[in-house]
Amino acid sequence: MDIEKIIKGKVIEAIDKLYGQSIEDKLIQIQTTRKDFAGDKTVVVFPFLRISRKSAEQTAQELGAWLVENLEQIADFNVVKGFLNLIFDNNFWIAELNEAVADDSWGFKPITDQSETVMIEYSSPNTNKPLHLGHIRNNLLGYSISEIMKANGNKVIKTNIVNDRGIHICKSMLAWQKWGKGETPASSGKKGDHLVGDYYVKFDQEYKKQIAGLVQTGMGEEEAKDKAPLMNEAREMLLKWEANDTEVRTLWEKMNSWVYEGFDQTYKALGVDFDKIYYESKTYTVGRDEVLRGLKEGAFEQREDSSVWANLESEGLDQKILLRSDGTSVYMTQDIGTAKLRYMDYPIDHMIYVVGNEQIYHFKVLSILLDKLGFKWGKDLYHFSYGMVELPQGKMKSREGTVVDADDLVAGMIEVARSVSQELGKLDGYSEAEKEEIYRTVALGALKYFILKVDPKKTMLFNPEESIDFNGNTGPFIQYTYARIQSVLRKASQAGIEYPEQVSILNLNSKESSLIKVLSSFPEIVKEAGENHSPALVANFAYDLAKEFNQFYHEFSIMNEPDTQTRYFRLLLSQVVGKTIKKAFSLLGIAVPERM
RNA sequence: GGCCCAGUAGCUCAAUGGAUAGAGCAACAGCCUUCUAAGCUGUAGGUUCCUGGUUCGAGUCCAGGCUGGGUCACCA
Repeated sequence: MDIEKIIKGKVIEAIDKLYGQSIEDKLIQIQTTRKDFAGDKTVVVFPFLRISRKSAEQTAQELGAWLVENLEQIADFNVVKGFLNLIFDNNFWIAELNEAVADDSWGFKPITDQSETVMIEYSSPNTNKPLHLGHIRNNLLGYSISEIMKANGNKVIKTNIVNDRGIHICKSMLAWQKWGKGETPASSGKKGDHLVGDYYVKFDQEYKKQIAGLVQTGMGEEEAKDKAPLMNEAREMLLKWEANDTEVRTLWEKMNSWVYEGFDQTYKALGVDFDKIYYESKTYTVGRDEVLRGLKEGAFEQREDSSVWANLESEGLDQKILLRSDGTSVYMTQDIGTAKLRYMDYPIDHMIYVVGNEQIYHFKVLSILLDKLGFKWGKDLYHFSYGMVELPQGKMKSREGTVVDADDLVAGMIEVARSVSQELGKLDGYSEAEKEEIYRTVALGALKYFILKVDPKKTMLFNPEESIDFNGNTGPFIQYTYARIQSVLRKASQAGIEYPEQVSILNLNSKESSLIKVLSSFPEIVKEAGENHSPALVANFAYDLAKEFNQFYHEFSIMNEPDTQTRYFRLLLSQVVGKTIKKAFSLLGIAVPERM
């Protein structure tokens, strides 16, 4: 039941009856009444003053009186300036609660044959280094927005594009050949992605030594960077790779497979997954073909050195290279190829790229290029850009060793969850396996919530010490609320209290109705989160609900409530709050523990 | 320099053009015979970067400025 719609209709009727004029639908503003005022929904009357030709207060009074008379759900009203606060009948809130109990889908749109297909690309790692904190924000946002889009009735295909080719991979391979002595993940005990990443670092160290050596002989720095033997070897290797050299390809496949095993572990730990993975090694040639087609059709131009360019000056942008003078692909070319393959593979209605905001320009260009190439979906691809994650000491820089590694971070969070739990003696009496499970759930809840509660668009600060805080506006606080609700329900069941699935009591106190008020806004929040691509809305809703419930929980007894009807009501209310927290958290990819 | 984004309590973050700008952390003062104290209650903390404009109403929209970040590669 959409109460706002009903009120709107009645307001139109009221204006007609009271002032003899019809009014446009969009002039009527209805909002949830702010917490510090009495009331449930508020009608803003300022837009009606021109019609009523009376003061704001008087107009609101007349309108309020009419609505109480003519709308059964409204019990009372009050007026503050131009704001008409409507107070709902208790039965309305009871009905809302009963509806929420009965409806497991929460009124979300079901996925049908007519649903739109949305492909969401996220993660997009390079195979030469392990995932870090920036990837974590990407992965969590990508996964969460996928779940939110699904809840809004879309068919979602989660996809990942792995950058598995290029000079950077050759650097790792070369270093492994030179200094690896046959080391493997099994022999070294390292995770595959970390092992390969270490050789990437090794290459860089040795490369820098060579540059320094050349500079000492009097060579300029730029020239030294270009002439260093290691760099030449890496380039040669890339050429061999492109020429399908068996030895290079075999090594490449071996090392990449190590990396994928490592990534899989990290993805699993984070709880994210994909329906389809693309590899740039398989898409870049498609991109090259598309660019050549565009060249033939006159969309692009070729220069004397035979490089291919797109001139975007008429769009207010500059010129963009698409194929190098040696005919090889650049980043943009690969994205064109990947896009084409995807649209051949799936009936995609919308494409969402979850990629950092430093690439806004790139996706603006990609959109125009796809459009120029005649792809009808090029124009409205959506770049879901998110802000960078900074540390208290500033930006993460791999060269300065300030990068926060994803695996280390998760392991560290679990450690803290363990020691805090032990200190509080929370889990005494549970088995080791159960304890470990809860530590993990809590640790990941803390990490995920900390990142997802922030507006994705904004640059955010990640303070490791604060992120592992379990008090206040945090994941564990909300999980804790859920666990307590489960505890109450368990106790009730043990005591043999069987409450009905529908309740009816006549009087609600203000905390109870305000709790239902927060609850019933959930579907609207999810819809908005989908439209604005913002898991943060869902996260902050979950916190509001949990906070509201905690206050309620402390103020009122549930198990010891003498009045049976009221006890049934409170048990049912607790159950629905628990269900809603669980559902909200599942949209964020966060698990809830039954006890903690 | 051109373009893009941000600036809100000491710190981290909220606030579909609406009312007295809200939470958490940190600080201070309380609450464990009572359904889980990873909790609850209270105190203190603000010229929403500045200057104008739009209107019944601006943290939010517009213009200009200040500060910070991003981007403008034959890197990805």
